[in-house]
Amino acid sequence: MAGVSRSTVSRVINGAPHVSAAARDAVHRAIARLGYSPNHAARTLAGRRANAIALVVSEPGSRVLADPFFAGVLRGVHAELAGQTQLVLMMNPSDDLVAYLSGGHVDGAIVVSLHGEDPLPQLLHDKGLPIVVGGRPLAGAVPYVDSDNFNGALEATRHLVSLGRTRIACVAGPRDMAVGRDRLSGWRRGMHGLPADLVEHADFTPQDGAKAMAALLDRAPDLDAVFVAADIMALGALKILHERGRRVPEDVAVVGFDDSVLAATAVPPLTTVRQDVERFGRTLTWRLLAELNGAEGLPPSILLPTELVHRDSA
Amino acid sequence: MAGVSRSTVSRVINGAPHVSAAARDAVHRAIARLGYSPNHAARTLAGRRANAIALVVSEPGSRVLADPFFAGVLRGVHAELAGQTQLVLMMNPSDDLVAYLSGGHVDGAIVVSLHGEDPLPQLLHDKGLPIVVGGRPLAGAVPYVDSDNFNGALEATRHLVSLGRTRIACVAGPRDMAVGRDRLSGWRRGMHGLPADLVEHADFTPQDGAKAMAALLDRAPDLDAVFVAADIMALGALKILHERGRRVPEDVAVVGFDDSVLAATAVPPLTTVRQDVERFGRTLTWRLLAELNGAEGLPPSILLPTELVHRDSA
DNA sequence: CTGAAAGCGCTTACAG
DNA sequence: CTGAAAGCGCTTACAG
Repeated sequence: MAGVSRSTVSRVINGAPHVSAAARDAVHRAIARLGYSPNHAARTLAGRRANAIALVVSEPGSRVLADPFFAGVLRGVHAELAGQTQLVLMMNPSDDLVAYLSGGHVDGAIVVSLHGEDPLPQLLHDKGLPIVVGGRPLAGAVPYVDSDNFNGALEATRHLVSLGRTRIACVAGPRDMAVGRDRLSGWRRGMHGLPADLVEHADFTPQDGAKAMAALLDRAPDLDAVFVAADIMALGALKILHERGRRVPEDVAVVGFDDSVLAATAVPPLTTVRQDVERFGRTLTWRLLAELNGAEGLPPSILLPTELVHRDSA
Repeated sequence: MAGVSRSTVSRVINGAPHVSAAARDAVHRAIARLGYSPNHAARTLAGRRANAIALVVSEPGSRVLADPFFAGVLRGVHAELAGQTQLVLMMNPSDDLVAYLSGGHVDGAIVVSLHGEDPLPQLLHDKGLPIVVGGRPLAGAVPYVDSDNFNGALEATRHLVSLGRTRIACVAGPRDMAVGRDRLSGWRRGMHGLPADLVEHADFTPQDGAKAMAALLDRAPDLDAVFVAADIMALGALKILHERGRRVPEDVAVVGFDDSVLAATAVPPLTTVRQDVERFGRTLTWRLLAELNGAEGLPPSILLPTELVHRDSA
């Protein structure tokens, strides 16, 4: 229909050089009139790229999916992809996964929600598959993107100290994730001088946050502040504080983390640490695509800034 | 390596009949020794199936993604797929979308979060692409799966009536979605006899829920109960009730909808209507795959039961 | 029961 | 700047 060969159409579609403006226009017109869109399987088979990247959610129960954090990241990933590349979702890390991923079905992978010293990212990396991990992995030397959890937690804790609080507790995240460890480290650093003994670990759920808060109150009825390493856990903590008759912030000041959609409507509205989760997803994807496009000198890791948001709870 | 032709290998891999046991064994042995796995793109190109389905999120801002509902559905979809079929995520409904989807790149599509009288599902259906819509579409005659929103809301409202409440308000969902309309209809039905004038529409966010609750209290300071058509809005409503000195449930009884992870940790814990979102996703996928596999006499629509969960707020 | 051959719809050297 | 031709790795009639 454009009056040119298949080769020329291919060049136009792939933005290759050495195509006359006339040919280019004719092809574009024909594409528009035909509503043509290239066959994905054929491109993949003929070319050497799969034109797809995998988003691997490395969590047995896929619990992350219920997390607004993941939703925001997904939105960012998709936005950055801009329709150029397919996004294939993989949620059940299995034995076949490594074979599948390194079998040329995808050009690269974003791996999120890694627990413990999961060997998966290093394994994929060793097989030559470009990957980027969302959240600092505890094992392996692979590229990653993460929020600056340490400094966010540090700032949150310093804020509590600046309020004159002295018995400051911490509801920390899981021990087997960097996000848990780094926010805890930030709290410890912010406590300099004050006794940093009031720590309870919890999973990122309201239920676990409640349990941890209850344990802390049992251990130290005189605590006057708490840094909770995730808003979703802070909801549970607020509930326990309310049940036990502690006024927030008068008796106990509370700072969360994430600035999730829940923070502003908590009772009282939650002072928290904002991280831009959509930007997280965009950065993850940008880093991977840059590598796929052969960019040189890319940073091995990227830390995204966080920011304290002042509301009523502290 | 197996000493047979490509054709025979293909037959063995695809479980076709008319292959001798000897040939079959030889092929299996060779596959194991070589660690062979078929090339997805080649299969797709040669066969007539794409071995992939699309999950289309038809929402301009992709706000749904932040919703635990969507997360649960996604989990269900993935579970039901069981690794057999690729899941391709599409989030920016554009002009190209119809061309892409009906261009043979996917075997079928699941469409969720439809607003208003979106012509998309009917368009795809007319082009011959098997599709299933998540949540009753307001326009078009296409297969869908939905929660039984009407009966869930009905039961919630009857519960409030059975408590002796007489001034029962409703924070309804968006007017342009069936989920908003059906829950409102259920409330109206449950109010039989009582004046059903206290309605405010809101988007599924805590902020909007708060705004609607405030408006209702302004209109009817004497209201003694409220059915809020989503837990995420109920959080905002609870906040306003608390700010205005209304005790829950003593002064105002509250029932939500969804039984999201937030309901149990709300203050007070929220009585709500449970819908099994993972099952929602599984059913959606089952229905689509059944059609792809040529099942006959499939139900055009499937309604999933809901259930009232009693907690403290009503 | 089995194999030779065509073909799925592209990309990519290669030759002009 | 452009086109003819080979080939990506499978499936599927077709013929034996």
